[in-house]
Amino acid sequence: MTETRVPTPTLERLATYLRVLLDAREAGVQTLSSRDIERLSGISAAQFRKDLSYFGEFGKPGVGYSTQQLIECIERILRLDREQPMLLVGAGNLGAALVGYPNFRAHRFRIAAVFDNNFVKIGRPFGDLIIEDIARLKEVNAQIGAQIAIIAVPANAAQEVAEQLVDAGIRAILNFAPTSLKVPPWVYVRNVSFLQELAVLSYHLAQEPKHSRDGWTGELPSEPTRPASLAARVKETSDAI
Amino acid sequence: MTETRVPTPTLERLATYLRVLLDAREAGVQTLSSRDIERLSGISAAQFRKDLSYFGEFGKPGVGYSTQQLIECIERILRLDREQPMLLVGAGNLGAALVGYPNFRAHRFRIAAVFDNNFVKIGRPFGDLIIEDIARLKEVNAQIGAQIAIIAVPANAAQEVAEQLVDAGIRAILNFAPTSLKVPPWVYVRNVSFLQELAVLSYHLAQEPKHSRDGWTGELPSEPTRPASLAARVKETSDAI
DNA sequence: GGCATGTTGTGAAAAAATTCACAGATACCA
DNA sequence: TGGTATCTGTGAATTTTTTCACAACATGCC
Ligand SMILES: NC(=O)c1ccc[n+]([C@@H]2O[C@H](COP(=O)([O-])OP(=O)(O)OC[C@H]3O[C@@H](n4cnc5c(N)ncnc54)[C@H](O)[C@@H]3O)[C@@H](O)[C@H]2O)c1
Ligand SMILES: NC(=O)c1ccc[n+]([C@@H]2O[C@H](COP(=O)([O-])OP(=O)(O)OC[C@H]3O[C@@H](n4cnc5c(N)ncnc54)[C@H](O)[C@@H]3O)[C@@H](O)[C@H]2O)c1
Repeated sequence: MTETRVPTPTLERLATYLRVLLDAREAGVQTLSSRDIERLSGISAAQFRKDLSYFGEFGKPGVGYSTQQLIECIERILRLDREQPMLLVGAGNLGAALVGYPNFRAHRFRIAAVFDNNFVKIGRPFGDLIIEDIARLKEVNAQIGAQIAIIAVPANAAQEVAEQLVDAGIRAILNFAPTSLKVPPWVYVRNVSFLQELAVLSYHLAQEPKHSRDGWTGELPSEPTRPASLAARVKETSDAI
Repeated sequence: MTETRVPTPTLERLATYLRVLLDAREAGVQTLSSRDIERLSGISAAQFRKDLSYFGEFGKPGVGYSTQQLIECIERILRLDREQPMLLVGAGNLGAALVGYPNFRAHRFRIAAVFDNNFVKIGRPFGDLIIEDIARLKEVNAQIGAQIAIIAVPANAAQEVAEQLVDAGIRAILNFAPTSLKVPPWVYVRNVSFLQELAVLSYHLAQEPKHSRDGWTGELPSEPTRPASLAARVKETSDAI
């Protein structure tokens, strides 16, 4: 393991590799090569190997990677090897989808408490939880000890909520509100913006269709007509988990 | 306007600039400098100017940018200057949040139809819409003419749905399912993965807190102690819309 | 063992993205 | 009018990220 900082794109891809590996394990696959990963994830084999090289050596030349072993390594790197309680703020439409999202558990994330400031909602059930008063945030988290929080309140309330979260000891925030949060340097924030994603899609509609429909068979060419073309295309569809 | 391809990060930031500009217009601000944008968005002034330079010249030296004018330009670039119907597939938890999301309208996106394959759900109301049978996808979109679709079905159904969407004439897909879609080259896909975001947050919890708590006042220094520090920190919180 | 095949890990090269730094434009003021 | 302050747009420098390409290793087969 080197001393170099790990690029953020690498961290993002790690989560994708993990998804692919979990699927493979489910399917009973014991071993995968970097080219298998490329086929399954759309991320190039070289990229995969380089990404892993930031953390150590996990494969065997001539063989590939042990599915089980690599899963364990990536989970350790990403800190997914332990139960992680999270706080959710905002018991609205989006919050409802989030508390009902079963996939969190597969990575040992767990929404441990939900907060709102609407008196009508406080005390009501929300998924498996009871909606708590946002005023009790610090108090409740003293019990839970969550370090991660999700902000799902309207944009104009997000900054205030962020400050309360920081005060309650939160060190990482997933922000769904369309606003740029100002937080102290020890708090890490990631923003999710559906509108941003849609805007990028929209832009591409405006562009000349670089690719014609000719020759599309539904198959990805194993012997690409133009090597760069496959890489470029697949790249765009590759960073899900 | 040059012939260069526009970097994807630039497109993503454009949406953030637009949000900031809309807020400013709302507040009655007529003119903004690139440093104002930096303060409001967390994206550096130089980055902002460079980003715009891919599309032309929009500012006046010594003055800044006309809020109204720049909004119009960015909307045109991002193709947000017209009504855009979208198809939503998957009338589940996430779909419910999406149909109820009012902010889409601010950028002239509109969910024009919702599809599901669950007989119990088909025909029921869903937001302002009635859930349609996925089998009628092509037929319905012949009327609507949507080019953008949102996939909110379980991962194991996503590829099949993507193919149906392509067949129905969709050219851009926002995919919430945790899987890598294979689509023809003329279709542009963006993936949104909450788990990926959480994984990156989780990784950062594991890291040494580079920053100590000393000196944090809750105020962003207007006359930064160390200019680079502010930029670096704010950067992490900067790409919402 | 010797050889063919397949795969990793990684420096080096290339490409992409960001930041710098400054010429030149604009406004304002006395 | 000239002087000062402010701000844009952009080539160039720098930094970051991706891709290439190959030595070194593993396996299986004869
Ligand atoms: N609904 C979506 O699909 C969607 C998509 C992308 C982004 N978002 C964003 O997510 C956020 C939430 O969206 P939503 O659709 O769930 O909104 P919503 O109005 O349904 O829910 C917001 C909830 O936050 C609560 N709230 C408001 N101020 C609060 C405060 N200070 N403290 C605690 N709780 C507070 C409200 O009482 C409400 O229950 C918004 O910022 C929205 O822009 C939503
Ligand atoms: N709920 C969340 O907060 C959340 C967060 C991130 C990602 N996701 C992802 O979004 C997707 C949907 O999540 P959800 O929570 O809404 O799930 P859900 O089970 O509540 O809803 C899925 C819907 O898709 C429908 N469906 C299944 N197969 C279909 C098909 N072939 N054609 C048309 N419709 C079909 C189902 O009938 C159901 O109504 C999943 O892939 C999930 O992983 C959800």
